[in-house]
Amino acid sequence: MSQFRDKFDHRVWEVVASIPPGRVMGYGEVARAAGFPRYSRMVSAALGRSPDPLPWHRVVRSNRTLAFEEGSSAYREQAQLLKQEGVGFDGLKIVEVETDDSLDRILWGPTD
DNA sequence: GCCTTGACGAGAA
DNA sequence: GTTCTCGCCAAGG
Repeated sequence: MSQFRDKFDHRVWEVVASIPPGRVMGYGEVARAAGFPRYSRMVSAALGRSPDPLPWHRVVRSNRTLAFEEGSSAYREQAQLLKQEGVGFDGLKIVEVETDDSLDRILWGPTD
């Protein structure tokens, strides 16, 4: 019986499930938030073991790129899900778009 | 037990 | 900014 794994998995699922739409977290961040620093590589395994659907697409690399190979079906799926939540992409890098009024100002100029 | 594998990360070159 | 290298640590062969 792997006590550590059960605990780890559960904490990770908990953290990932708490990531709000439109926001993302790195594997390392999730691991730390779960109380397991240095376990970034185990996060992916925990996600794969989840019996319930999780917003796994909100977990990305620390450099804000997707963890899958570019062009793979998994990559496209993750990108698709993120875009549905309003997350933008600058090439391969994620650009979390909260409220792009700043961009609006750049394009349309000050509203005043 | 030893060796390899990963949906990783950070620092160096 | 990009590419290399090394560190991490459980899992599976």
